[in-house]
This record gives sequence, C-alpha cells and structure tokens, in this order.
Amino acid sequence: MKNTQRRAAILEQVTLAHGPISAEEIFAILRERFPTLALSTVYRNLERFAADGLIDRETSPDGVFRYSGREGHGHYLVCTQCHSRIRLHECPLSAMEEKLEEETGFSIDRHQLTLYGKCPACKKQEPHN
Amino acid sequence: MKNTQRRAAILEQVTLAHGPISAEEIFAILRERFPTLALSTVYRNLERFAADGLIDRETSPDGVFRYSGREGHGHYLVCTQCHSRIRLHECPLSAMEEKLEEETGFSIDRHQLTLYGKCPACKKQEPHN
DNA sequence: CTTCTTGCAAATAATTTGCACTCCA
DNA sequence: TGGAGTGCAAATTATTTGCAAGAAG
Repeated sequence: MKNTQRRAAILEQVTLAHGPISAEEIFAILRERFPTLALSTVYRNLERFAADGLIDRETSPDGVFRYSGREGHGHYLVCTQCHSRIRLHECPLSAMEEKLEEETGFSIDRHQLTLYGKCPACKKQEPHN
Repeated sequence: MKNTQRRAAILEQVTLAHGPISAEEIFAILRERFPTLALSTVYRNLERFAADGLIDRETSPDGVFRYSGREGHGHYLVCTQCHSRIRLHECPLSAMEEKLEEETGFSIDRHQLTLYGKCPACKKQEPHN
C-alpha cells in the first residue's frame, strides 16, 4: 500500500471525524485542500481501509455507508431529527457474545449497535403530542 | 388505507419471512402470483407500512433496506458467508436504555443490533487460517 | 363516482468500474 | 522505470417519482 497525500488525508478525516462519516462528507471537506480530488478516489480508499481492517464500515439508517476509525469500538445514540450524536462508552455485548458463540457454534467477529431517539433540544421543539 | 390483494400479499411476505427481507426478494416471490406486479408497488407499500409503524425497516450491511414484521422485536446473528440467520431471543438493551435516557436526556425509541460472524458450516469450509 | 392504488417508464442517488495518465518507491 | 494510485466519465444498483389507467369503498 503506497503512501499518497490523498490517501493519508482520507484516513485522517475518518479518524478526525466526531462519528461515522460518509464518503461524500469526506469528499466535501477535502475538496478545498485538493481541488482535483475525485469522489471515486475517496470510495476506493475507504473500501480499501475497511477491507484491510483499518477502519469499520457500517450502514446508516438512510442506507448510506459510513466509516469510522477504530480508536475504540463505539456505539452511538443518534437523534432522528437533528442527527446529533452521543458516543456510548460501554458496550454491553462482549459478555453476551461469548455465551452466544457457545450456544450457536458461530464465531462472532463484529456487531453493529445504534440507538435512535430524540435529543433534549428536539424534544422541546415539538410539543405536538 | 385501502385493502388490495397486492398490499395484503406484500405484508404477508414480510411477516412470513424468516428474517428481515428486501423489496427485491419480496418482488421475486410475488411475481409468480402476480405477473404484472411492479417493483415500485412493493417499495411503496413497504415504506407505507414502515411509516405507519406496521413493520420495521433496517439497513443490512450491504446497504440494502430490509423490512421485518413486528412479531417480537428481534435481533439476529448472521453469517457473513452464507447469510444464514439465527434470531436472538434476549435483548440486553432495555435495561440499558432507561439508564441512558436519564444520563443523556434523549428519549430513545428504537435501536438496531445485529451480530456478524461465521456459522459452523462455513467455518469448516475454510481451513485457510 | 371519487379517491387511493398500481404499472410503467423515466428520474435520482449512491456506489462501482474502465481506461488513460500520473506519481511514488 | 513499473506498478500502484488517481481523475474523469460512463456503468450499475437501489430506490423514488410522475402520470395515466384501474380498482376499492
């Protein structure tokens, strides 16, 4: 894997991002620094990183791929209205996984958990209940 | 909401399905019974059902929307190789959710949890480790 | 009848791919 | 220099939408 400026910049954005980030979002950010950057380059690198296990890929509820760094496997609580996000620090699943592996014979290698709801600010805005 | 044959058949497939099922999959099944059925009709009805809370929509790891009936909120353990699926009967999150609502002020209304790994059969097939 | 549904075809949106050119090792 | 990396445009795939015709209440 060669080391190019764009490749490094893409990976940097993933790890810099506050939470899971999409190819388009990275593209928008890096376009300023690299005016000729192609969206396909972003996709190709992200897929590469994910295949090599450098980053994680997940699908957000709107059906878009989002990538996140591996600085600690994280789960999120996201607001369905304003998309604000809070990272959860505990992962209640590690324990459960072992038990499941025994019960089912599967070998589990990853899981995705995301919780959806309304953040305090958005709750206030709609008293239509 | 009017009651049409196709609408009923689509909903039936969702509830009949073993696990989360896609629009294309439903379309393929129902095409035999309704040769003129349009894929857009399947999508429109599924979206309608989901909006009305009749069924749940989630995104599978390949980025495709999959719909599932609400006969018991369920989580799955799916094989990344053969896509076989096992439904988990316990949901370790209800307890956690309450605590999180207090801590964060969010009101949580749904969550998605899926575990990925290799099923026993597929593990055997690849001793390339 | 009158409105909700549907089929069909065309429009979007996200992602992937082919190919010629560029740049790092 | 030689192959990995990139830009660009075109191809795919999943999903959505407009509109005229069909069926349900």
